[in-house]
Amino acid sequence: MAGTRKSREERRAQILACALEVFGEKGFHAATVDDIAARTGVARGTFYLYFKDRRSIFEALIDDFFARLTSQIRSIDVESAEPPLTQLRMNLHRLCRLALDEPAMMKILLQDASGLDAAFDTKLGAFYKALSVFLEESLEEGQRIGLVRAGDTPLMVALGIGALKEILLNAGTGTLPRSADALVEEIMRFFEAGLLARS
Amino acid sequence: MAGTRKSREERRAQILACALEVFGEKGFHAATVDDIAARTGVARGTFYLYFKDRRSIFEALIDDFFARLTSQIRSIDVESAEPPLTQLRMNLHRLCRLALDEPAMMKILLQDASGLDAAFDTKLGAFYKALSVFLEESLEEGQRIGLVRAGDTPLMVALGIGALKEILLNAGTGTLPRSADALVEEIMRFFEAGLLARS
Amino acid sequence: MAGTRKSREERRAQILACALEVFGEKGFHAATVDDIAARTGVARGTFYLYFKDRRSIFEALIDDFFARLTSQIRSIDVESAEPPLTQLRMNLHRLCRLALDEPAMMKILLQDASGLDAAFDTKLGAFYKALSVFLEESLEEGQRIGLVRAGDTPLMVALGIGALKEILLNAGTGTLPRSADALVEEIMRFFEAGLLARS
Amino acid sequence: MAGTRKSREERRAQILACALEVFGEKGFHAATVDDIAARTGVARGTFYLYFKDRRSIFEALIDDFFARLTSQIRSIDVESAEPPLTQLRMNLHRLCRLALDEPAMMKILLQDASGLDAAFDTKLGAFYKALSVFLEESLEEGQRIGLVRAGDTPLMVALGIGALKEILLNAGTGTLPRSADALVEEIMRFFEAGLLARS
DNA sequence: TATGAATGAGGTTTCATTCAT
DNA sequence: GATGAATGAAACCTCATTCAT
Repeated sequence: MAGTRKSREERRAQILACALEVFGEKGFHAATVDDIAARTGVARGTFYLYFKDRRSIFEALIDDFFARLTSQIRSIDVESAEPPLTQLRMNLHRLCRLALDEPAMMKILLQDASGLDAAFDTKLGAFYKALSVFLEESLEEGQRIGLVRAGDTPLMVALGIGALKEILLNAGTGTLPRSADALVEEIMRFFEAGLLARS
Repeated sequence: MAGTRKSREERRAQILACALEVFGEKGFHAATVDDIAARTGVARGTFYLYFKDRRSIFEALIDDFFARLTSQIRSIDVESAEPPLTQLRMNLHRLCRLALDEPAMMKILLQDASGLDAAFDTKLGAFYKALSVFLEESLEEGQRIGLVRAGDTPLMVALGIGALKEILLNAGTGTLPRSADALVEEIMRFFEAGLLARS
Repeated sequence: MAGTRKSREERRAQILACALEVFGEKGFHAATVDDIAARTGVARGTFYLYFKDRRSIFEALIDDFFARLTSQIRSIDVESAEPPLTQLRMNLHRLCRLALDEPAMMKILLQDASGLDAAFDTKLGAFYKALSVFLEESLEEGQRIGLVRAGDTPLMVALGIGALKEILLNAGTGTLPRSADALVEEIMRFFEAGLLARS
Repeated sequence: MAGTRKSREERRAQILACALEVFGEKGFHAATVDDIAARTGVARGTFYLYFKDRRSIFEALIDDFFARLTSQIRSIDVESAEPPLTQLRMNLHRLCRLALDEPAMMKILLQDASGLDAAFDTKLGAFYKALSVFLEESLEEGQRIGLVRAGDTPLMVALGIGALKEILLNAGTGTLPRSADALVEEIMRFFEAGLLARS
């Protein structure tokens, strides 16, 4: 019934959008192909015309979001006209915008994508590893030029990533500010001064 | 393995311990009742003599760990002989010890326990909510007595919790220090001074 | 491939030819309508403009080949100018030619056509039954005129048919001769003298 | 319901027996796991306690029968007290007995086992190849010692195998004799003298 | 208490066939 | 005629849970 003949691309996008909703609501494991098909208003078989299997639509969502997410991060160029802190602030701003725009995807990426699958874990693990290494090197560089305080860089990176992940995951939720600007300001203050008052 | 008559409590504990291993290795979804029974060296049916269902053993693990975890956190008493920062430091120390002692449980709690089940999510959500509220109030109190810098407390709490969760999750992993002391030192520095050098 | 407007008959023949290839390569069960359409270079729907269903194209192939096969067999006329053995030899020759020309069809007929379908089995069974009866009568006639040795005719027919089927199925394969003449010579020798040396 | 608790081996044997019936009646492709389970009087899931999948029970049947079949064939020892022809006759006798005892298995092996699966085809192909090579060598040896007439051995082997297969497949069917002795006699006559009268 | 055979609901996936364009 | 998107029946297989022994 529902069907109403769509172009291939339209239908694919429609299924992806519905899958995003369903995964967001139920998580990967609880979301069945049936749920996705029903939400889309197509028959079960139709799903398989567009995606090889359940895992693959999840992967498609993640991969796409991942790409958009990483595209928001620009390497900080110490020689640029913009001061490094401004560059950092802009990176954070873009990430917060994304988190506010697509909370469902952010939740899927940050909460569901872990522990699904050996292949997936490898992929995610590789990303975090690469990110960590990159950030550690950045911190070390920052320490050298006096921008970053001294300390155990791997641990500092983990702390920073953890703090950021929590914000990205909960952006727009609960009592957190709804504006990217506000989020960025507070994150920057956290990075600049921690939580405690100057003693 | 099996055999060796056990008291009910011993047997239950034995199954719990094996389940912890299995959940830690495969995650909740991939871990079957069979895996747990086999690891314990008992028959499938025996499992059900000790636990109502698969969910309930997971819940038992989480609940128990949860209790132990929260028991490590002592409310900070401003009037105590110990300075508040020392009290905070001791809290962190106990948490890091726990994370280093039981990485599997920490992983299960922090990674797998989310999105399993409406009931579970509610329970976890309530905990985080309560924790957040408590921490927010603590921060506000801290701000009042000049111990905590000014700022959006919900956001500050989220940043702090995120940073801490990341450490607890990865404690003893990768390039992070293996000692609770080292972890605590760096976390405290992070809370005290952020990441950046004093400008 | 596709395009090039064809007359109905041409298109039908084209699909049949491709189906033959596909069935030959994958067998009836593994060959999907999609495989056939793709090989032909037409859309799936087009297939159904020419054939009622998947079974029917298989049946069309078999029926057609069957007709060609049986048309190669001429009843042996004892009164003809040609000696009966020559007539037999010519029958065999035509069959071997067919097998060498169309190994795929022969494989399909001899290997795949069995056990597909009650209807099909009935049809094939009827053919074999009729063939057997006919051959039994021929053998009996041959026995009467002293051309065929004494023996249990149904069994002798089965032995002969089996031997022949194996050759027709494997003609041009493995280490068997590639020429119809060679095949016929050896088959005739087998019929005339068995395998063993005159004791 | 049905279940009635069996020992593992009993139940396995029971399922195998029912599967044999079902495969014999419907062929591999048409036979569903449900058919087999229903025939056995157990639930679908029970089937999977005993066999990994549908293919594997088929393979188990074939492998077992295959082993029994090949165990009936004894290499012909020219130096033995028994004359070679007697040894051949005894081989044939054992095969015919098997075919009369287990017509369903014979049908499955000879008709269904072909074209199921790449792996299966390989296995069967290897068997036939080995058998052919062995028989060709035997024939050549026979030719050397004057027991077998001259001729193209691969072709002679194919003819002989084909004739035998047809008998084994149809033993006890139609108008063929029901006794192994009668079958063997006629097969031997065929091998010794072909079908035609001495000209 | 312990066992492990049995169950069957629930999910996945394939593909012959239909039908709107 | 031709297309290919859509359908849904039909099989497969897994595993949490029950229950007879």
